Amino acid sequence: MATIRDVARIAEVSIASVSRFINAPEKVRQKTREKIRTAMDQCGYRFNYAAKVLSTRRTQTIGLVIPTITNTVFAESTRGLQDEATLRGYQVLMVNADYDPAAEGRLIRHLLERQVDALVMTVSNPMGTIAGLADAINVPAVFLFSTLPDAPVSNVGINNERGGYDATAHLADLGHERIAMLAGRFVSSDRSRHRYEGYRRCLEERGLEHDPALVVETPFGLEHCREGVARLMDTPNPPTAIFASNDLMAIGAMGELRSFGLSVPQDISVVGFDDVTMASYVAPRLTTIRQPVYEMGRRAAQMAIGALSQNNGEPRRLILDHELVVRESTASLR
Amino acid sequence: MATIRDVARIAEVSIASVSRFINAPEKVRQKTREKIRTAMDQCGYRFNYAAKVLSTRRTQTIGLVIPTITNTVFAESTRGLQDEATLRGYQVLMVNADYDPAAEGRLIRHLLERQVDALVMTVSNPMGTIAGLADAINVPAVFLFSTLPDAPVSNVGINNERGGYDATAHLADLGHERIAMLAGRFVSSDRSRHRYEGYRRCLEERGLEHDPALVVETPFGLEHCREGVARLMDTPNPPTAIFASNDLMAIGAMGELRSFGLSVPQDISVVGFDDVTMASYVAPRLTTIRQPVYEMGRRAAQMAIGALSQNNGEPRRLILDHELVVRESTASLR
DNA sequence: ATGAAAGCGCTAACAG
DNA sequence: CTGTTAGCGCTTTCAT
Repeated sequence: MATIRDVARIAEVSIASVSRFINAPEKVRQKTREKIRTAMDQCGYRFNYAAKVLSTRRTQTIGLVIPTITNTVFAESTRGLQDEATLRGYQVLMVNADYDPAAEGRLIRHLLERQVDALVMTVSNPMGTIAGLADAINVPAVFLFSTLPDAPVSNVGINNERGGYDATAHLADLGHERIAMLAGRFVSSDRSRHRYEGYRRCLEERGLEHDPALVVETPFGLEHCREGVARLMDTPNPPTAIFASNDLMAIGAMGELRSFGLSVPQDISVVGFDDVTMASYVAPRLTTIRQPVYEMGRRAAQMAIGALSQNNGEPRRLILDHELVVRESTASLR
Repeated sequence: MATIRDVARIAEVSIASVSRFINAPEKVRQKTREKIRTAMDQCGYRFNYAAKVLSTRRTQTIGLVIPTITNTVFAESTRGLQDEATLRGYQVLMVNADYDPAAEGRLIRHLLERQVDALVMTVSNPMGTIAGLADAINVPAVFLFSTLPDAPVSNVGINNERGGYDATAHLADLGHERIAMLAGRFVSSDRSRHRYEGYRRCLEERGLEHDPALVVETPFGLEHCREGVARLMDTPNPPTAIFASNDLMAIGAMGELRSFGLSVPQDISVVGFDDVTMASYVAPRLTTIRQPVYEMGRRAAQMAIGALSQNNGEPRRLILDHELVVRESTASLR
């Protein structure tokens, strides 16, 4: 493999000039530029990124940890993050943990070894992660999707508790009293737990009974809804409405409900969370809580990169607005 | 940041021992191991990956280029790739090109600069990419999803032409004669073009008229189906069936069709391609051509890593079986 | 089992 | 505008 040394020798200049040519062509005379360019072509030079990193101790990349690659919310937020990062001259190195706390730790360590300049992550339990991160306190971190009351680390997202409340309230407003929650495992998502807390608060405020049989936790993912829905519906007194932790699960639930011979929303209402693009394409179109995910991704990148320049350690916290989007999957209780 | 030098000094051993401890602990005496371990904790040592790469000229990572992060087929194939890579001690560095040929070039170059050991990619035009890759011929490359008759580069996928044929034939078998194709832009996907070719061949073999008005190309992505479907349906003699390039577009089309007041499959049949998980959850459940995507990802990783060890330059080609999955979105022509 | 020493390919003063 | 030089943190012979 050719190095700048080879190029320099062929072009009959110094390696410093070659380096300048690569990083700031304007700093080298036109004539020299051409000599270098031809030399590069001649020996098939390829830049070695690792050498640069080693030398500068900067990677210009931000590490991103997401819980899964199969839920498109994370695709959307990643786009926002990526767009903003690109704009500012950063790359993003993405890894997914499959909702596995152990994997999260490994991956974060790995990203750190790769010298990412900053970390953006959506993890099972941010507070726990923070502890494990203590020694890496010198790389700016921001939690995405989770908003934490008083975490010592920056975070951006919506108020999930309120989101859960609003979803449930919508159902209650429609006259539903037996409202179930199909929840993604709390241990693998604090967002899910916060949404559940909002659900609980709403039931209480409305004076609705909280039947534990109406709350089922399942792993995240479309394919895990079957059993959850079955457990909910195979009871003497099934719910008339289901609030799902996210749109993926809501869509999964609607699919299962049909297998049970139930129509949404005639027989049972369903509300999701996220408002992924797919939500407005499925039949019936899904009522859901919209998170401004693209924007969230952008903001996360801004915060991460921002923290890099102004090195005051002040964690920032950004709570964006969510919004109930009423579509066709919810209806008044007959 | 602490380095192995710091660790060595504190532990009172040589840096070589520290390095050995990191890479092959069994090569260092128990006693020394412990000294090193405590020294590491004491100074908060963190491994520097870039230095290793620079020194070994190996990253143990395979670069992956995908066209988009929002279509879950690529999420599934990536999982397969990742699982296999992990198994063999490799990481994967994923980038997405948003179906933009220019971005593909940039990203591939970027991956190469990052010294990936091998490349797995799904690009707009593999043959074109190969040309641009000529100088990087020393890193093994494999194309994923595209299967190329006689490319000088390994590839794994299904026979897309036959897939397109089978999808169309299913529709023809149901009595449809005006079969449209909602195709992802050919310039951004050779898979889409190959599927189209299968569609054409089927029409010809069945003696069905090929009406150019029945083929619309749109950008990939759920949100781009509106105009395509409108163009198809706002005609004097609209199709009675639509074959979409992929499930995402098929689902998008079904959504739009409903806006037109049409029922699938009563008024119009729809068949997709890929069999993403979502396909069996939407209503009506989608008839589609299944690709073994997870397996494809695994095989791609195997081929890439395999090529690394046995350095005979022989490109390999692997064509897996696809399968028509008939569900609810297609029906006989009334 | 351990250590000394020579790089890996680039950047960044500094000097000219 | 260009060149010299000393690293960046790790691996890897080659000795011992």
